Formats: sequence, C-alpha cells, structure tokens
Amino acid sequence: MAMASCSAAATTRRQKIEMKKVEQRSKRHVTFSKRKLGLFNKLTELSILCHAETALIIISPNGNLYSAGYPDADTVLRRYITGGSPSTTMMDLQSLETFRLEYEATQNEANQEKKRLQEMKEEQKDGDKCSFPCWWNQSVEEIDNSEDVEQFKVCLESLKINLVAAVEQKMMMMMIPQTLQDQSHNTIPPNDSGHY
Amino acid sequence: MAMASCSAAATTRRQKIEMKKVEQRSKRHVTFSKRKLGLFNKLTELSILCHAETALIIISPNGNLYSAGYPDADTVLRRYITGGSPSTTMMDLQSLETFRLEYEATQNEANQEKKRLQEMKEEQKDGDKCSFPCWWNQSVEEIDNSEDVEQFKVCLESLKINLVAAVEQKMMMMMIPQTLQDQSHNTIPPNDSGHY
DNA sequence: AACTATTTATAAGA
DNA sequence: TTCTTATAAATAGTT
Repeated sequence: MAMASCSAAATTRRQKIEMKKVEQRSKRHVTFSKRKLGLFNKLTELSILCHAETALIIISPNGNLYSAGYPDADTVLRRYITGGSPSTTMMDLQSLETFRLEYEATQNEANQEKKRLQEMKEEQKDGDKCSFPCWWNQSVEEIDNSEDVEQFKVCLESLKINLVAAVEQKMMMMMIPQTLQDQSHNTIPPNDSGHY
Repeated sequence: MAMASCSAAATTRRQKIEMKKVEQRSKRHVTFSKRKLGLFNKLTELSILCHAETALIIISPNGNLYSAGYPDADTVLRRYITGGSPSTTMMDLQSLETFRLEYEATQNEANQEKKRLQEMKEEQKDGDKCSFPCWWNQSVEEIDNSEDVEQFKVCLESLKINLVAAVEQKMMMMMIPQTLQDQSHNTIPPNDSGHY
C-alpha cells in the first residue's frame, strides 16, 4: 500500500486557483462545464430548499445560451421585467388584442372582396384620393395646413394612449415565451406548486 | 487539548441535509441567505474564470427580488429574450421612434394652435365630421360599408407591418432597463470588457 | 468521463 | 445578522 504511492509525488496537488480568466482554452472549457453544472445544481437546491423562484442564464464565450429556472425561467423573468410585483396591475390588455382581432377581421373580409377591390385599386392607382392618409408614413409637417389637424391630433392621442398602455403590458407577455429553450437545462422539477 | 474537547459531544455535527423544503421558517431564511450569497459568488467566479455572460434572478418566498449579472443582468436578459443572437437583425428601429417624435412634434404645434382649434372643436362638437374616423376605437363592421374600406385596409396593413416590426424589436429595449435594480446584488465587477 | 486531494460551501450552534 | 467550526460538497489537476 505504502509502496504503491511511492510515485505519488507525480500527482500535482490541487491548488487554489487564481480568480482571473483561465487562459488555456481547453482548460477553460472544462472549467466552464463543471462550474456551469455546479451552478445549475445549486440553483435547484436553493429553489427546493427555500421555495424560491429562480432564473439563471449563462452565455458561453462561444455564444451558446443555457438557461434554467424554477418554476421556469420565463415566469421569473416576467416577474423581473414587470417589476417583481406578483400582482401586476393588469390594465387593459384589451386594446392591443382588440386591434389585432379587428385587423384579422378586416383580413377575412378582405378575402371576400379582394378581387373587386383590387380592380378599384387599379383604377385609382395614379390618384391621390386615399381618404385615409396613412399619416404614420408621412411627416407631420405635410398635414400641417390641413383643417383636420385637430382631429388628427385627437386621433393620435387616442391611439397613443391605447397603444402605449397596451403595448407595455402586452408585448413582454407575448415575446418572452418565444425565446429559445432548447438548450435549457431546466433540471428543476416543479415539485411543489403551493405558495407562501 | 484533548481535555478541551471532552464536552464536544454537545455540538450536533453537521449533517447532510435532505433535499426538500426546509420547514422551520427561521432556519429556511438562514439557508436562503447563505445559499443565495454562495450562488452569486459562484456566478461571479464562472463569469470571470470563463468570461461567460451570466444573469441570475432570485425571488425570495417573501417576494423580494435579487438579481445579478455579468456584465449586467439586463444585457444578458436582452440577449436571452431576443433569441441569444449577439447580432440581432436590427430592423427598422425607426418606425416607433418616428411615430413618437412625430407625435411630440404634433403636440408642440398643438400648443400654438390650441385655442383656435379648441374653438373649432366647439363649433363642430355635435357634428360627425371627423375625417379621421379613429377607426381603432370602433368595430370593423361599422366601416364595412364604406367605399374606402380598401384604403382602410391598406393603411391598417401598413400600420401593422410598421408597428409589429418596430414594437417587437423596440419595446423590450425600452422596458427592461426600467426594472427595479435597487435590491440587485451585482457584485460582479466588469473587469474586462473585451470580447471573444 | 472518472478519480481524488484539496478547496470551498455551508449546517449547526453561539 | 455575523462568527465559528466541523462536515458536506464542489472542483482542479490528473488519468
């Protein structure tokens, strides 16, 4: 036994590592893998032991994205983005929804009338007779002289209020779940869905 | 020396803990604090050693929010939300910006003309002569019979394209930085801003 | 990927 | 909460 370790001097004893970037590429990658795993495990443990909601995102030097969360990363991120308040003041989620639905409705009706209107379009192709001036595509100055500038303003104001309120509340809800989750570790089982 | 530890039996030796929610409230809170700190430290180390970008969010059972990141949580979250691609196809960030600027411009001009237009408004208060029908506030059916339905659709389409493209790219950029960061640990020093 | 010597994290107690 | 200490857990260096 003692003899077996006569050549023990060969093994370089583990040393406390310096807290700076690991320069050797392969070594750094190994460290990354080991510590990333450790981090995700610790995250899981904290979540389970303390019933905390957690989210962890790691982007490797190569650009690979890893994420995990409890109960899931997106839920926690949503809370983070909306200000951490569990009971967010859910204002009118309707505005944008309404807008979208009306747009879809318009498209449906469009299918029925498509050909007829296409012809109409052909006829007035050279004209400038659009009674909906598509103001969002032109400078404000261009309609400055219009007698309807006040109505324009009222409409803009209305749109702006609806839009800003709805968009700020809604967009994040729509976008966050679209993020890629394929590489997600998500090793955390939602074992207990109760609340404090 | 040996005598000093004669009463050592009194100290309950540390034990491997069970991986389930710590039931005792105060004990759980201590565990949470310790492990949270440990987790943030590990995150820092991984970030420094491997030059990885990281973000960690923890919401305590009481609802307190803690976050940290390297180089900062919001940067990493933005990357996560936009799909992890460093070089996001930055489309027209202009649309929304333009819209906002034009709206502000309109408001400025409004101040000059306010009184005159207010009078005009008074006169046509009972009329239905608004040439900007504020379509976003009414049902699609209501304009169904209009001869301008096609123009309406074109405008809507235009608006929709501009809006959806701009909003999806822009809103997150505007919103994420607004999140509360007071409780952020952010112990990670941005020691090296170079890239791989 | 597996193996340990060692460092590091942390449960328990003060 | 912070400190101490014994122990569990993570991991650097190597195979």
